[in-house]
Amino acid sequence: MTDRRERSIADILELQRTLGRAFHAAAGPHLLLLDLTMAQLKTLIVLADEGPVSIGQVAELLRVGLPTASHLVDRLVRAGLATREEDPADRRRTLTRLTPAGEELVARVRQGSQDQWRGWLSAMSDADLAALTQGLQALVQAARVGPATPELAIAEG
Amino acid sequence: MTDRRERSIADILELQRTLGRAFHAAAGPHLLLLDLTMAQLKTLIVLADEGPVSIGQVAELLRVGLPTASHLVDRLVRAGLATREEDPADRRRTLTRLTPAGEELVARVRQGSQDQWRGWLSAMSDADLAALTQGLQALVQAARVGPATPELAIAEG
DNA sequence: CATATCTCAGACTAACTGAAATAC
DNA sequence: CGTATTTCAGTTCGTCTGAGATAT
Repeated sequence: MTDRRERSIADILELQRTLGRAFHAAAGPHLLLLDLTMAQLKTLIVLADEGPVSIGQVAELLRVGLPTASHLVDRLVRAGLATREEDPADRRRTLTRLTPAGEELVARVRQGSQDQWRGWLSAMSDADLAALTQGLQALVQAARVGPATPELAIAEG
Repeated sequence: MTDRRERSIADILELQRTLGRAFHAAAGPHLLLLDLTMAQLKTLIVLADEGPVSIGQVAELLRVGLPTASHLVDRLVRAGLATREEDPADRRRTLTRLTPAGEELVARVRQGSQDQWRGWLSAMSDADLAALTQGLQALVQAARVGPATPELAIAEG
């Protein structure tokens, strides 16, 4: 790797830290207003990242017992952040997934509101917008390849 | 605003959502392993965003009583995430600030690990790196100028 | 009968408050 | 004396578990 690339990468890491603080000028208040317990937030995160899951999977991912997992999901359902539905393949199972409200809440806690971003982007020049698009597309591609990709381990059969 | 710009912005918002999910492939596990209560995490966030603050300020920002604020800071200090020091200007006051461990924890919860980012960036071409740098610099500038503040109520109890 | 989930009863802990104590 | 913080006593609520009920 050239010095030039290393400097570029260091620059971006610095930009990323700066952006992180800026995000949180937006996302921080959201987190502070959030009226969920940590166990409920973790459940929300699991549902957001693992898609529709059974109670047993929630219990395993959070490392808690079945009754606790059932209870935590129940609280999210009551809050309108998740829904329960029968697993059509095995009607003993209950599949839980986030509602749109739940999805949006996770997105806001993670990255701040979309309106906030839209405001920032609107202030940018056409050239900067184009550059950001190119750079982010490449970054997304790199992020897609880099981490382990369960989508590629196909269960075809 | 032209259609072209609007489409660009919509593209970036979509990229941002995708990136958010990718970040969380890195940051999510950190959050799930986090052994703090929500009140403690909120206190950590306040300390990260507002710099060294007095107990009274913590109480005001979190909208809790003085004893509660004192107690929450105490738990972070015991966890090695924050320190207390006398305010040299008024020795009745206690100023609390994050330790390096506390700063790093907040950074990880917010954006995932720096190593993760470095790996992604290393996989990008020179041209994409340059574009990302330009785009992020402009975004940081826009975020610095216009920190609009959305006001939204969230969730249940 | 085995499995998946839910209900119930109870233990434990953190959050929070007001009142009083301490330090400046 | 007034202000900032801590300590104390006590209430409330969420988490978590094991045992048992219910449904597939």
